[in-house]
Amino acid sequence: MTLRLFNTLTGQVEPLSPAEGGVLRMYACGPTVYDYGHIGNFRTFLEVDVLRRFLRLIGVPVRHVMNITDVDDKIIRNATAAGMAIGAYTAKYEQAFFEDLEALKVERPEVLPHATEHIGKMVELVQKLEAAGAAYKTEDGSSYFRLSAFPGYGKLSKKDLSGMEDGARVDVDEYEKDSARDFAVWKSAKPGEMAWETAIGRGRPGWHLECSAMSMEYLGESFDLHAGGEDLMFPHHENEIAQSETATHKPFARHWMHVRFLLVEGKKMSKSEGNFFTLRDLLLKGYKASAIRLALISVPYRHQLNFTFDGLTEATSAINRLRTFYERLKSTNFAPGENPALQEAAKKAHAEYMEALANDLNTAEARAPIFDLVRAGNTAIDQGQLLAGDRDAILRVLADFDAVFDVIRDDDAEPTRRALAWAEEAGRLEEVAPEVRASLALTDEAIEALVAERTQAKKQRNFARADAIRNDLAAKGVILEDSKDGVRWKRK
RNA sequence: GGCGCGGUACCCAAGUGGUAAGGGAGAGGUCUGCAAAACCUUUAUGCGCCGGUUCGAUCCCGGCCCGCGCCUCCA
Repeated sequence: MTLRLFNTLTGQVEPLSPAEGGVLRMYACGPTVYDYGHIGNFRTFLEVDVLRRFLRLIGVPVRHVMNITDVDDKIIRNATAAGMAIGAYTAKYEQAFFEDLEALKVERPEVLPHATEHIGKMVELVQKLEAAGAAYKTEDGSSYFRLSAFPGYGKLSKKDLSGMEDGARVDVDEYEKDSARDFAVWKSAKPGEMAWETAIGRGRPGWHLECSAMSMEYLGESFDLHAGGEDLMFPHHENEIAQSETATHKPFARHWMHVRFLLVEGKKMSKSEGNFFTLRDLLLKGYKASAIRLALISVPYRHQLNFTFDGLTEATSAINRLRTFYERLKSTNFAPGENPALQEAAKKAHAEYMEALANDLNTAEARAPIFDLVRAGNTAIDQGQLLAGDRDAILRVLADFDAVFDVIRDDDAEPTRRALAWAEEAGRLEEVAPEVRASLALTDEAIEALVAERTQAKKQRNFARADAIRNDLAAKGVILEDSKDGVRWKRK
């Protein structure tokens, strides 16, 4: 099976496969670690995660590189404001970033290079560009890429800059540039700023340079796929292409994937709108990491996603449905054998699921056959028609579903617990939803004990006591379900 | 202004030139000590509006209305 993925460069859905060596080499723009990540950031990383997981599912090995940008203007500004050393500041937010990715079950890329550890490589690139006459130095020691040196400029974002007037408005800072659109590949350091002493002077790399340098370092001068948020298409990716292809005379990335921005409650997320949320904000409100993950990936990456609290609640219900079914399959004893109708249903669901994802990662479409199979399975169990061989077949389908979606396996307690500990440390405990605290205060053992006590009470037909226990647990976010095979409980 | 995306049931959201997936929510029912879960039935003669092409359009073309994104080192 081959993944057909929209390619921004060509505007077409095209097969994506490794150009050489059997390993798919991909680069995804990573975070600038200057603050806690928000859900918009995570949508992009989550969609790239869906991509790499699906590739693995269809047997395509991936070498995935994601940069950590640990030097830039915002970092310098924020670290200074916080009175922290740059390194300590970025380390803090980098660690937070990885904790958040783990909470959302985003897999780690194979290579995670830091911008500050590749200054030498970037300096080389600048020298190459300068030698080729594609970059020029200004009086203050900065170096700019000359756009006119790259005729293909605009091919990714479909911009035609040829008709644009230069210099209509030029920042004072940039008066030395030959053309207003020329961009910095090297910035000379102002006094007191973070800077490196290098062969091309004292300064720091331009924003776009790190991605060119590090992608080529770990993937080669040409590679298979480059991904990122839609805002990066221009100018960031366009500039990467310009400087990379000018330096190497080779095509940079063959395939480009851009993830659309999300809206929050119908509006662009912004702090001033009051609809700006970090992952931690949502965990403290009591939403589960799995629900956040599912809500963020259920709308295909090329569509605008309207992220809402209703949507999170809905995702929570959908996950409960899947988990309840999964547990039912696992905990029920089935007679040996196979039911041809169910075997067929499992096969069909799997085929449709895979095909939907192969079709430009259509996650919304991919969900449907899985839920169809859940219904068919539940119905068969109710009617005593599901056999052990069917259970195994369905579990295999669910495993492939979770290989990409990863929401059935319940690892939700830990991220919430960690967010709570973080809130305590950060003095934000008052933001924590009461039921979150109540639920986490109850250990599994305590719940089991109460469940056992209730079962005893029921045996003695002491329903008042049994119901009291159930209600008490419910108030603490624990749901009980009686079944023929015993009592199941779960945290809401 | 330039480039682009979208308007499908109460909400979210797929989709196809031949008659509307899935999830959530609601209503009724089965089961249950009661719940929960599960299952069954039910909720778009209809897919923004108006034309056109076609045997036939939600899906193709044109126009219009509405919403949104990018064009600013915001993923």
